[in-house]
Amino acid sequence: MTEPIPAPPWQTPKKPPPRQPLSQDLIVQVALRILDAEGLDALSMRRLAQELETGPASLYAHVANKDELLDLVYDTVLSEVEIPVPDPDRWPEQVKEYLRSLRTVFRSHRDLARVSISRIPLGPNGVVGMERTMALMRAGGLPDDIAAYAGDLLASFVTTETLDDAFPAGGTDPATPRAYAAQIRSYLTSLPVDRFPNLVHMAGPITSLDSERRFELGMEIIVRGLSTYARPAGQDSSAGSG
Amino acid sequence: MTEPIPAPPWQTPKKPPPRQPLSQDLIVQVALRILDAEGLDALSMRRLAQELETGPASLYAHVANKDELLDLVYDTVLSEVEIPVPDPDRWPEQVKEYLRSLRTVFRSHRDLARVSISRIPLGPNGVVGMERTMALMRAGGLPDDIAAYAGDLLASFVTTETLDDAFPAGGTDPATPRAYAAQIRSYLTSLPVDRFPNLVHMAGPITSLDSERRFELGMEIIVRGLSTYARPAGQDSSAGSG
DNA sequence: TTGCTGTTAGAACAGTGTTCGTTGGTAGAA
DNA sequence: TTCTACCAACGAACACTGTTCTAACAGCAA
Repeated sequence: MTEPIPAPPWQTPKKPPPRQPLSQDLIVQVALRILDAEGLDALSMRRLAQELETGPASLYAHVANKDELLDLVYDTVLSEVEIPVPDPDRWPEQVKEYLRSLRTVFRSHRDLARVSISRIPLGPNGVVGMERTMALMRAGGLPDDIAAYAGDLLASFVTTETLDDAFPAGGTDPATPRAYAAQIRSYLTSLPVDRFPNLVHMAGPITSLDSERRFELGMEIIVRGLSTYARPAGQDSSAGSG
Repeated sequence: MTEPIPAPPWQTPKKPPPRQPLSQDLIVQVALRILDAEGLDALSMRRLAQELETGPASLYAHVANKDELLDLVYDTVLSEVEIPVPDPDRWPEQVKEYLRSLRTVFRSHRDLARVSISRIPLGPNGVVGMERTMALMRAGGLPDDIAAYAGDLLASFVTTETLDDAFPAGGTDPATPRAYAAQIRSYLTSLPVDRFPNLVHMAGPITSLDSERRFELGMEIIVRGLSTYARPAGQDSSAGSG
């Protein structure tokens, strides 16, 4: 192997980029990697460009702006959500399976909940997810307007419930949130009992629920509420379910 | 009235600030005014300092950082929320009254929902609000752990439901969100029916609910779900309710 | 008067998203 | 083959952001 001859100095040393050429897919993929590893605050256009061995301006040829980039990242991740094919006999369980899958995905990508806020998933994966979600909602015998809103309500629920679970992927030590809970608990119990009887009394229940039990409880509450709107099984108002 | 004599130029024209002296209260008050008028994105430390006729560095003598400032703004606004004194006979109605008040406050201060995200209201007004909320929850006969979580769940619900109602205070024209809804609706109906039967069928219901009806519906769903946990009235587990 | 403490503020730091203007390579037309 | 569009690439810069450093200053206790 002979060393490549150094370019003569009077000839501008134009280095043809030997790296993988830029593309929207590649940009989105690397952005997601940064998000997972270091969180949303670390995901700047400069940081992303650096990871791709280019300048920030180059990204704008493939992505309109950062907001669109986050749209794309969000949609990409939505492909990981598993939504059961409806089986009316198992409706409440299936809704919960869907929500648990959504939660798992949201928790396995750092800050994804923050990214998802006020973003309507209309990308290719998002639309497929919506279709399946609507199928599932309708399988429960919910009237159309209730079913439509239920999809939003449930997704919002998962978002807010995972917002503060800032764990990076994998089981991190549960010490930090627990210490924070203990701090709040001691604050609540330190309040004057005469003015805050309920807070003092409830300091325990307020701070003792961990993320997973909160989630399971919230799910159960909403599903029970939705069930009260279900018509008796049988009369379906057309439109297939797959 | 004699004009004040201009300071001689060889004497450094030190202008003693004739304006209202800085204080945390004043800073928070002006910050809230900017938030209401121009939204969260317009609320920068420089903008705030300018409004107070000073430099951004001066603010940091009264406020640790922007995050603490937003904590203070949030707590200030929470004083406007009206929480009914519990009357067990009217429990579901009272919960709704509380939530409607919360919604009104969130909507009457631009971007307040965004500010409130992942902020636990532990300021003076926030704690009083929590106390009253807990009193209300317990009056419904909910077990302690359910009552504790219900407070969070309901507040989160109002937050997410008001996140996109970016109306400035007062009844603004409802044209913008309605146009956006129409846009989404036409997109959904344009999808291929064979692959998206449910989305096409549901395009109407999905896009026809306005903010208020969504809110009323969501409230009803959650309250119904919570009611299923209520113990039969009578056995209270101590601790006063005011 | 002398310190001292805490407020005021200009300047600056390190970062942000985005745009401008210029390159350079290449695909298509002549 | 030659010329010409076109467009990705990208250094530099713009207008910001939150925050800190530093020095000067005011009010007040000793």
